Amino acid sequence: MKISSTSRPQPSPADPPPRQRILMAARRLFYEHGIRAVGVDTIAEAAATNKMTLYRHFGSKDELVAAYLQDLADEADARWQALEATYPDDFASRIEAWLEHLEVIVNGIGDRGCAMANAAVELREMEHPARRIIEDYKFRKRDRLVALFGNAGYVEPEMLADEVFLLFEGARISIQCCTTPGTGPGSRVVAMLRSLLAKHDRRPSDGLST
Amino acid sequence: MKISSTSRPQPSPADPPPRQRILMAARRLFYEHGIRAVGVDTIAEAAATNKMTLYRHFGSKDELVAAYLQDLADEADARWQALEATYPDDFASRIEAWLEHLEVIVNGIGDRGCAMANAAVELREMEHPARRIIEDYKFRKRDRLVALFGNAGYVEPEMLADEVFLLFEGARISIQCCTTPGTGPGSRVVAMLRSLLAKHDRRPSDGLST
DNA sequence: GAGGGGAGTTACCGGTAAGTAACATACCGT
DNA sequence: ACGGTATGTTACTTACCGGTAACTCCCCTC
Repeated sequence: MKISSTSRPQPSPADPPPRQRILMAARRLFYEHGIRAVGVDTIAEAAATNKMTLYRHFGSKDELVAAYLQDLADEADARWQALEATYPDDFASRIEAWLEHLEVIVNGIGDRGCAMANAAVELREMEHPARRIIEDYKFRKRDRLVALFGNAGYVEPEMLADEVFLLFEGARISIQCCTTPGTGPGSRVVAMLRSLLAKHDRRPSDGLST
Repeated sequence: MKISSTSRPQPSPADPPPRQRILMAARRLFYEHGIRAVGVDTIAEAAATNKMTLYRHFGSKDELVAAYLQDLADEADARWQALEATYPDDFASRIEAWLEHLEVIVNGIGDRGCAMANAAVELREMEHPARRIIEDYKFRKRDRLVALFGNAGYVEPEMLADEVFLLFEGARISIQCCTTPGTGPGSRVVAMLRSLLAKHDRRPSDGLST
């Protein structure tokens, strides 16, 4: 695929340094068009730099891909920690805030699914440096859900977390298959999650939160 | 990626005709390594034929991809119809047989997820001939589930079908992210589906089936 | 102002991709 | 035997891709 290059953007001194520009461009292009569909030259051009600089910062395209995914994972981890800091003891509100975050993701037009999952589909070689990052991130995500639901007083938190995890993963992949917005089964996933949580059993002795 | 070509297989007169051999090779290679990772030459060689014959049967690689996916969709439709024919009125048994089929898919070692969903991730151009096939298939699949659950007496069959649909889609994509077999949340999806169906409300007036 | 490092520029390499042209061969019904 | 059709073979074009070399420029620091 040819990604249209309107006019070469000029880097100004106020701009972030090249490494950051490259990562920003890679994030946008990899996510939008797919990893295999975007060449390093396209990324360098979009980052207002050139291939040599790219290769001086990242030894190979594969390492750039790994850095791109690690960046996303770090940001997601930071978001989760911010959520924990905002509601340190109120687990119900933390869940609610998380659900609202999911709603934004799913309802966003032009959502292209989970970048991690997409990368796992595109990069099937087991030796690829990205695979470790993807796997670690998904397990971390699942463990966080288990802990959150456990703290929130749900019984069988592992079971519940897996169900929530799979529903959301399914929604994000499904949106890419049923592209007409709002029509696919994925668009109602947050409502489904709410009703699932409402129906799930909780420890009764728990004090009312907040 | 270089797909190892051990030794050029010779087509024998008893072999299926080239078009079918090409489709079989494409299915195996596309599914195993990904669509973008496999070139037409590799497919032709694996099919014990050559690129020219491939291009005489399929006008382009994109059309070959579309034919590959249409083939899969047709077979899945046929499998579903066979299920309907086997249990024409016993919807509970039909569900049970379907669940057992899912179990085989998910527990199969080296499962690479849903070929349709993977293709949707790899082929993001909206004009690609494969997109219509993918979208049609997924909607058909969802509608079949709605009808089946409705016939089986479940209340809110749309809601239930969407939940089942998303759980399974999530499981198949999740298996690709959590490659260590049996560890990820996807490996227990069929048990989750069973408990989901058991918990879901059903029309009480329905006669006991079989 | 000399030096050095990070960044930009240009040109290039080898490999592989999709797709095509021209030709040769095998099969098959008549 | 004939002619058409499907197939096989080789070679080619065009384009892109990941990656590298050699060189220049600019800015910061000592």
